[in-house]
Amino acid sequence: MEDLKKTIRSFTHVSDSDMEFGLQFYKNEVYKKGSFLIQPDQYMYNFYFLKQGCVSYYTIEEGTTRVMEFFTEGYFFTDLYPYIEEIPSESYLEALEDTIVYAISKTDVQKVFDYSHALERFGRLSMQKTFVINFQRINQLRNLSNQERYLQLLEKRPTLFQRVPQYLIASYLGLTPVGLSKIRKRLSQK
Amino acid sequence: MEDLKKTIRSFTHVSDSDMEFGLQFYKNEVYKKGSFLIQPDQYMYNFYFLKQGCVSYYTIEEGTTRVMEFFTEGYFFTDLYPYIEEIPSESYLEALEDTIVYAISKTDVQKVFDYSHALERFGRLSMQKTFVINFQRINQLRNLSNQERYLQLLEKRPTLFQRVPQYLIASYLGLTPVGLSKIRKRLSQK
DNA sequence: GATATTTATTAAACCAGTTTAATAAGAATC
DNA sequence: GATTCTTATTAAACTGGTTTAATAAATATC
Repeated sequence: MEDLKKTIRSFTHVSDSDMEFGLQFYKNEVYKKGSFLIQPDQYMYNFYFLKQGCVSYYTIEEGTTRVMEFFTEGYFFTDLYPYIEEIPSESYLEALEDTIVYAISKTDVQKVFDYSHALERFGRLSMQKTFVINFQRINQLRNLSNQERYLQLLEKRPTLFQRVPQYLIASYLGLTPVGLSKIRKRLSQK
Repeated sequence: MEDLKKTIRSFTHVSDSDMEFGLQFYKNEVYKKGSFLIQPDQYMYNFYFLKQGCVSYYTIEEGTTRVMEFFTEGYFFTDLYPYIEEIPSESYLEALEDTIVYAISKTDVQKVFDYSHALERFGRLSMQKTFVINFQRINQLRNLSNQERYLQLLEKRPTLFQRVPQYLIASYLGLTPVGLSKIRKRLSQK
């Protein structure tokens, strides 16, 4: 779990003993391509760190798949709202590739934060970081054209386009496969 | 500062002595309507709790005002990214009404979190809450039509429409004043 | 209370997306 | 290797916004 340790320490200093205490609760989980970490009506008990693979986080509303996020190596994630509120999920977390995650249960997270102030600080800072990322995403959604958002994704997460089918990327960008195809055509004509 | 105390305790238990330690750093600040808590190129040293009034958080890009958020009574806010990274702001925080905030400096926040594990927990949980709110907003932006988002805002923050001019609400919803006017007309014809 | 300024609506032309449907290309399966 | 299923592109008609400009209504100022 060196990668997890490293990622945690990129946020704040954590002593070896605190780190050891925290890491003992993480369990290795393997998901085959096409299998689900969660589906609607299930409860989300875990917080995850993605070690290897790719997970899409989406809902299906009125028959339409809406991709909210693609999680790849180094991401912390869960289905946060159901996780916090302890209510059934309305979403899917599906492995788009064979995927390895480190999972820690909510009760164990609580134990860790009670035990270690430094790790609670890590919790706050990582939450803060995702807050900033989300906020930038909101502004991007409102200020940029679809074409600009496509180009930005291409620049920031280029490997995604090799790993994920285009219609899911279209969904992530908030448009239809037809719409994305048009944008790509328009760009290639320049 | 009873309202601030109450809001903090709505997140997690905080002992009287920790609370007292934390609150001593908050300063009362008053902003006249039309004045700024921050403008581009300034640094953001404070974290705020809005006691009374209304503050709009916006950028001006290529001559166009883009409202990112309206903060009203009970909101915690700052210009988070410049605050974290200690870089100059690119945004405005403008009092749309005479406004009272409680302000705490970043260095004092650090002192408080170092002193009190419980208050750091509050910090994490409040960050987590805004994370959830932002996430819901992202999904709203992507899944709902402009008309639906207008109706939702009308339902969730009805008083905003009495406090804030319509063209700023249009901007917040990501459309032009003309566009919002059309939506309103369409709705009134039913 | 008349005048100037700001804010909201309406109209017309335009455009970037949508939906539906057909086609083409690629990948998986027998 | 032929067939089936999945994914991506293209076309055509449509739609909900945009921009620009004119007008109307509301608000502030002298």
